[in-house]
Amino acid sequence: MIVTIRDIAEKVGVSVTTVSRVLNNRGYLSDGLKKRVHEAMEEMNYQPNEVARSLSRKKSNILGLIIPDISHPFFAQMTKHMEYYAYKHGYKLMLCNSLLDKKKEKEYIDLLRASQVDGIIMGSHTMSVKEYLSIKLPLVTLDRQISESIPYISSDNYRGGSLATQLLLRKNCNKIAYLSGNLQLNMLAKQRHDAFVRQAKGKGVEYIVKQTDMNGFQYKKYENLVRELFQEHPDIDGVFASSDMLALQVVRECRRLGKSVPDQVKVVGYDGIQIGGTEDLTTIAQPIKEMGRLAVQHLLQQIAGEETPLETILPVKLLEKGTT
Amino acid sequence: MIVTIRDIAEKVGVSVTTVSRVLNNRGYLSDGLKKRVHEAMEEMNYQPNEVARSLSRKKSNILGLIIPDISHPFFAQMTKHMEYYAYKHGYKLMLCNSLLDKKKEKEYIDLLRASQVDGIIMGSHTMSVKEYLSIKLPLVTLDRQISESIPYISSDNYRGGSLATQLLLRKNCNKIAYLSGNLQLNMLAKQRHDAFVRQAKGKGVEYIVKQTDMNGFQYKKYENLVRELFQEHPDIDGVFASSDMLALQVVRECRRLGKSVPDQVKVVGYDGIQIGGTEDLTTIAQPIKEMGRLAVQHLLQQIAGEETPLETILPVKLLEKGTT
DNA sequence: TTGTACGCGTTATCAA
DNA sequence: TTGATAACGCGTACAA
Repeated sequence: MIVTIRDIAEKVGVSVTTVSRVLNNRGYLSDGLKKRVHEAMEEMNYQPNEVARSLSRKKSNILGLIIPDISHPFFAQMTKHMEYYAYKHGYKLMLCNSLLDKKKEKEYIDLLRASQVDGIIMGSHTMSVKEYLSIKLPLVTLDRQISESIPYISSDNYRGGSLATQLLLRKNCNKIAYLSGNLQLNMLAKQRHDAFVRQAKGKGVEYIVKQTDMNGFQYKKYENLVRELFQEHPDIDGVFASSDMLALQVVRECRRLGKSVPDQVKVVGYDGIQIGGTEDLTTIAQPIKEMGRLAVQHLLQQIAGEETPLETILPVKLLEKGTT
Repeated sequence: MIVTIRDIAEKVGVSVTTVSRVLNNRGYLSDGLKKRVHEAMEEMNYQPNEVARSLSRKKSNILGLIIPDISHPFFAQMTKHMEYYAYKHGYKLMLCNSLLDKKKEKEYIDLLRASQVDGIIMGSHTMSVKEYLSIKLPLVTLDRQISESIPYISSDNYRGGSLATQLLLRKNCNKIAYLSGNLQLNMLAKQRHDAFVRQAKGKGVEYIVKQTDMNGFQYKKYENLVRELFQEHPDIDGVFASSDMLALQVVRECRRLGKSVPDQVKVVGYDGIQIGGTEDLTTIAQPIKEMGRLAVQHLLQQIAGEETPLETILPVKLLEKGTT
């Protein structure tokens, strides 16, 4: 039933070593032999067993990817690119949604280790620094600086926050708000907030900061958050939302309230996700593709025992569209 | 460095068999022994090697998931639910984006087989029926009926098409259009088209059918498609789009052209994805969560050697919102 | 250039 | 109740 290297060896009349050599293209082999072995494989429909290989080589060619939620467009888009680069380099991706549940995240880490993955990309960060340090596996984190020893990939959050806020100020907004979703999603995102406050204070303009609680992201909560904002501060004329998803809710609420965007209220989002409805949204675009690519690349470098930069901070870009 | 079952055995002073038994909770074991073994595992920080287990048991507890593109919200959301149910039942998910590339899809199937996955969920269908039949692995397909032997999960496309079209007609549209993205994405989706045509013909109303080519989905193409539609038929007053992403483009184009929705043009989408911008979209909602759940369930049943229904067609629901 | 024999970490089949 | 020992399928020293 199952064709193994041994069956091929018998059929061709050589040893398993030779077959293995052909398979891995190692050592000296006569061309005739190579051909005969390949033919036999073809004929018997042989497929190498990666599990056996992994066990023997102590290398699985699998990467673990832990993110909060694949259904969030930001992660979905980055995951797409990570899968692309992983595949290109002969690696498979094991998808793990933590749902920002500490227990699940921990279980997945153990599971990934037990599965002998060669490395992990951590996009979810609910645990303590100490716990991450104890993972002892090649690791790359997204948007969180855990320690001096774990490389991370992020984009320039502070600059993003500045650009967004400056734009609102330049457009003569008088009362601006910073709206933030879950902070655990992206620990470095706090810098966007800091930049916002600093810019607002610098200009002496009135500003408000508002954020949801920590428990995952449900769009319903976004809706409520936005609704509250305008109830409490009907005179707001500029909003900087820390994600495009949130910004879309702002635009929607304005439409509902009959406030015209951008005339009465200007809206800037964050992320630069490409998805229905964001085409006309002014936003701070993160280089999602490049972040995904580098996350994989730096992980593979670690796996190969090479040096990788500890800190990778990519530039963001202001995309001015119709909401400002 | 690496702690194995053998180390534990030595430490406790029993055989590896016994340790394995404790690990799998099989056979008769004195409580004292169980405890001692567990303590030793704890102490030495032992973690079972799933790769070795897979090899020995001939079971990996990994499911392969092949979809066109995780960055498409429909697949991202369904994947979220599939991961949830897989995890719940002790299975991991290997994520594969085919990008609707026939070669990549085929390579991934081989790769998954080589990786000894226990089963595959196929949401991408670029190959021939014969090729799918030759996979010889537990299989479930999404939205494509491949043969009498491969179970599939879908929702009631024909009814969805009817509901959408009937709604447009009921709202007194006089010239309606059916807009469809890539058909390879969803082979059964043709039924939506059939239903549309039938309803339109039945009412004797003027109708147009328009679709993009087969090469993946780029939102830019959606945009062009929609633009063309309104250029060629400026008098259209009702659009049934075969996906929400497409429908959002229609709404956007209407806004751009100064046509009010729903007054001048009514728009119905398809899928029921939950994402910024779709909250106000009238759509035919597929039971995405349930589809994901059943895909996993039926796959696990096959893996367990149980019978599963060949055909699973779930009901759709018309959600009337602001665009009609 | 090719083969023998052992190891990878675990489970399963016997036997004790 | 417990223990030897042979698989699982492949890679690789070492030998020839």
